[in-house]
Amino acid sequence: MRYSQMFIPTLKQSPADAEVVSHKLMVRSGMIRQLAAGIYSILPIGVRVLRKVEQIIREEMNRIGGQEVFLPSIQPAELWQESGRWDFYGKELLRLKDRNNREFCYGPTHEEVITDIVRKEIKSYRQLPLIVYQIQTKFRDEVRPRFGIMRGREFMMKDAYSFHTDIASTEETYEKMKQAYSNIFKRCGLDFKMVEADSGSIGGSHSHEFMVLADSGEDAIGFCDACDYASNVEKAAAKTPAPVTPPNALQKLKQVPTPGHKTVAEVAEFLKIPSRKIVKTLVFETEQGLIAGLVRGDRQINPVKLKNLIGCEWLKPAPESLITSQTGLPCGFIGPVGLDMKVYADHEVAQMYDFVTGANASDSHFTGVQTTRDLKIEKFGDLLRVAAGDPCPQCPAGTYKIKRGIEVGHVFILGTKYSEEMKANYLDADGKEKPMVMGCYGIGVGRTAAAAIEQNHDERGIIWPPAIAPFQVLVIPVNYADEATRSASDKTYQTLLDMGIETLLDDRPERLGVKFNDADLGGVPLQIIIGPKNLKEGQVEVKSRKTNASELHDFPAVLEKVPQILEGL
RNA sequence: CGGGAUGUAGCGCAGCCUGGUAGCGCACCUCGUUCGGGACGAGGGGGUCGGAAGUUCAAAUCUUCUCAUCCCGACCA
Repeated sequence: MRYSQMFIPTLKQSPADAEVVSHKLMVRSGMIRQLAAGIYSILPIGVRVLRKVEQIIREEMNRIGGQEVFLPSIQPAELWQESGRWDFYGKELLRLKDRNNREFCYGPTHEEVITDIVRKEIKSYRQLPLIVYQIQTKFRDEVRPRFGIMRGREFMMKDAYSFHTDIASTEETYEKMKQAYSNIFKRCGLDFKMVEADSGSIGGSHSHEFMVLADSGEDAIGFCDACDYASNVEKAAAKTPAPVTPPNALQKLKQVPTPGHKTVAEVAEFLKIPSRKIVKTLVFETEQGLIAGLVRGDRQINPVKLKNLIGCEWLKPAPESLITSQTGLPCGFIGPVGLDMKVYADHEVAQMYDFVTGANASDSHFTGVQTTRDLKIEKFGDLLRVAAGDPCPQCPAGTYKIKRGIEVGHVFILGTKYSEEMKANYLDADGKEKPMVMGCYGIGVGRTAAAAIEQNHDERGIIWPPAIAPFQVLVIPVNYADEATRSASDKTYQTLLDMGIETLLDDRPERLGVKFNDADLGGVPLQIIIGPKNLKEGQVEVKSRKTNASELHDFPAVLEKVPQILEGL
């Protein structure tokens, strides 16, 4: 393409509302423009990049037997009512009505639609397994869209769905998917980690996320510094604590005054004890009513683990007003001794003795509390939010490191959750009807591009990994009005195009500085700078955007070497 | 949904406190000079100041309501 004919509205200044680099650079380099909160128009350069990512995804999906489909974005409510998600999905689901007042939603994901097709068309075990995928825009009415295209409400996503006769076959595909995902993100030039993940509200037995490491990431991931264990912090397992033998003479339960001292830190200081001798009681609201979770005083509770331990639908920290109105207990002094609600405790609590808890009375705590003697625990489990330095659950010597990551991909084994709800059954070899076993596998296309920028940029702009760059080569004539420069530039442009290399020719009558700055902002990996001075010596300048290293090469001989140079980037 | 902030030209902002009918930088157009890392000079176009109502002789400025956007939190395949 000729730059003068392309629509690339670049900006010198970042828009005031852009927070993260990828957002700023995408706007500045003319890839995207915002239309409404979390809704973006994708301009030509942006489209080129997204298509690159999509194409890589397609190739890897096809390679493992995936077949592309294109599904409706507007979906009837009945389908969602059938799966039970019409009510469960909440306000994030954008609902609409047609002229006949029938209810629809704009699809935030397509499990229902694809399951509907498959249940109608697939009847026999002979037709399974089946892997289909789609790359389309979806819409989730996020409470708080942010970071540009990284967390938009409307977003481009690849979703794959697989259908199987049994779990073994599903797991086989799951493994292939993990491999395909690794290939995809590797090809996109990303530094990523595959981590264990909580399957969240989509349900299912197990799940992995693909995380691009970046400080701007919204998720925390924990990984071992010695072995290959890596997990979203939501899920990251704590090492089971070693059994502790308590002394023979245990303290007696005793109520002590702790006026005005509510937090663990305050109580620890006031009673002159370490915070690890305190048990924290946290009250949560669930659909089953209020429940309490216990962890050691110096620990943080992980609500996701608590939710999974209880097996409830949802769970959130109970507001103080609710606790007081329902139980009459003073916040800050709540403790598990004689507490009138279900109490769940972390494994570590089981190993504690002579500890301190709230006394369920204003301005006082209990000391000398013993788990087995004084507490009635519904269930013990791992409830910890792991922290850097905690021991690895998988290997003997390693410890946790914590980093932030951008979730670009997520794979799930769904099991029969949807197939049972929606009666997606098949007949097995014995003629018996069985529910299909399913998996689903998502990649955020726009987010992948954004993540690539988060990882590949400098103060001047984007540095595209060649595989997803909008163009491979940018030809920059120093002065396009100069006859010799012009013909050499045109020749370069045409020759590279003929070689099948995506090339952009900056034929604008701009000053060189302007072109250089736009070039660095836009991040095309290879720049070929052609000007009268070097041309007189029969040379042109070839410069890498990434390393900023530039070399003079003989012209036109260098053109043949361009593919090779690109390889080496 | 709670807390905070901001809406003035395409972008970034000043003006608002103390009412008098809108300004700066960049971008854009014209001419000239310049031309290997965001040039300079001269001239020019573009805004019913987010919207509505109110106060006032007079509102970008004061009051009320409303809408939008952003940030923090809660939430989130």
